[in-house]
Amino acid sequence: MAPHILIVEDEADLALMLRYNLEAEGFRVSAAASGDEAIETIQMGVPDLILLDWMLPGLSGIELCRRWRAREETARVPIIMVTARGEEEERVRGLATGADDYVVKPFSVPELVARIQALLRRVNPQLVANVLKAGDIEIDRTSHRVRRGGRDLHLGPTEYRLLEYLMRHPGRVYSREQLLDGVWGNEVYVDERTVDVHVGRLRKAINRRASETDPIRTVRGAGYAFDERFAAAVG
Amino acid sequence: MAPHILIVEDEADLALMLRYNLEAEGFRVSAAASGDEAIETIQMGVPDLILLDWMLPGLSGIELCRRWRAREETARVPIIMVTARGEEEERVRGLATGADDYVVKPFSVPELVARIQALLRRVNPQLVANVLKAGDIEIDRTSHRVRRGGRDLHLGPTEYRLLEYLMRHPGRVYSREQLLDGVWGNEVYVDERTVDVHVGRLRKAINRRASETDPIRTVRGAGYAFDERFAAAVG
DNA sequence: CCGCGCCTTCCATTCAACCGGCAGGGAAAG
DNA sequence: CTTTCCCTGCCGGTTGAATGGAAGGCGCGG
Repeated sequence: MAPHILIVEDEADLALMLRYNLEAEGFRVSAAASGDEAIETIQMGVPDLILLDWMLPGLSGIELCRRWRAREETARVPIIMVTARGEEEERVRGLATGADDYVVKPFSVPELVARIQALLRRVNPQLVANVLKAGDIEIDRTSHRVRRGGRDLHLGPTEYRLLEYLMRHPGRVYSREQLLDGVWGNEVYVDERTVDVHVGRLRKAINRRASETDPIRTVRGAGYAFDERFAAAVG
Repeated sequence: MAPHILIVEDEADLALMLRYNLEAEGFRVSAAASGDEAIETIQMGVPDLILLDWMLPGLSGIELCRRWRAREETARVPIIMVTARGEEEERVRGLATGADDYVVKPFSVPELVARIQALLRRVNPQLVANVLKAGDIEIDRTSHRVRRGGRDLHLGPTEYRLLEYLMRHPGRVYSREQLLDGVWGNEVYVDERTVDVHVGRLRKAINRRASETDPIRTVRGAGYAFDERFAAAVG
């Protein structure tokens, strides 16, 4: 399951922008426009991380932070505070109160994402693991190694990236165009059929043994997906 | 079927940029360069959302907005107005006239997309939902899977799109012509009877078991609809 | 009862995905 | 510097599924 992020932000524009970008990064996102709303939202389910605006109407960010830290359920949820430039002193008080990190508006989205990943990794490495796993297939992203049933598989660079890309969102169907954008890069000019060829090669490399099921699903007229039921089927 | 957006914009460059970006986001896009053209376009099919430039040659955005709001068919279509900086007073009048949201040029595409998603969700959550559900029938759009009572159904691409299209607006009756436009695409030229055949195939694929009720309602002389009472009847 | 409109079945055609092979390019090895 | 190997992208052909059309039968509504 994708990590769940709660955004506490009263500026609707900013909140919307954040939601959109974080969802594009694969996070699940909830949003609250005030402290009271945030508390209410958290009662419905504790998120994996909280993005907290410091300047809130009503309950302040500091107060929220303190309350969450005091409760058993939420004490370990990482909090990133969002401050406007010039609230530097707030930052000190914030870190003292228990926030784990901070960003200053305006911030870049990639930077924010990087901080989020880092915090999530610190608290729960599983959430942003460097090892993708599904059934008996395992990708180690740091060493660029792929194994199936213990055996090492030999993949070309493109096949590797393709597999990684597909495994990032098991079940999700990608069109050839999306795959070209995501795996090859948006500036390259390559024929869409080439995707077929590489999927074919990837399959040949992965399903070397007769007993092994093909984890890649072809969706006629739509594209390809890594079968989300593969893990359960092979398990 | 993907939500349909109408762009009313006289600056050709901007219109093209919008079309390109929105299509990349998976929307279907029509464009009109003037108010008259927009009215004409809408007669061919009501979009799910309208992006309306405020400064138009001929009929003004305000006037268009007013007319659409007055007509039954278009009264509920969300409208986002596009204003240039410095037309702030226009914005007030626009919201008063019935626009649902506005963006100020220059705007970021992700921001615009986020607003579009939000509006579509407000009007009809089905439009941007990941899973369409009615009774025991379920379509997962990201994984392109269709299930009934837990079992997977095998649909061809056309039947899939047809079912999705019908389920978007349960109860609404579509003529064969509308279905050809919406499911096949407006540029294709196919016999109307062919729709019958595909509805037949869809039915066969969906109602495989004897106990299963047919959710597709034939309206003699008018077309087809996904029965809005189906969900309640099946439970 | 009549006639129009819908449903079904069948068939030819088209189309999308897969396969094997090939040539260019680049990196690594000699 | 040359040779070799591997990766890559593309092409043509094959196969099986999906599609579009036609025809006949049936049922509904008048």
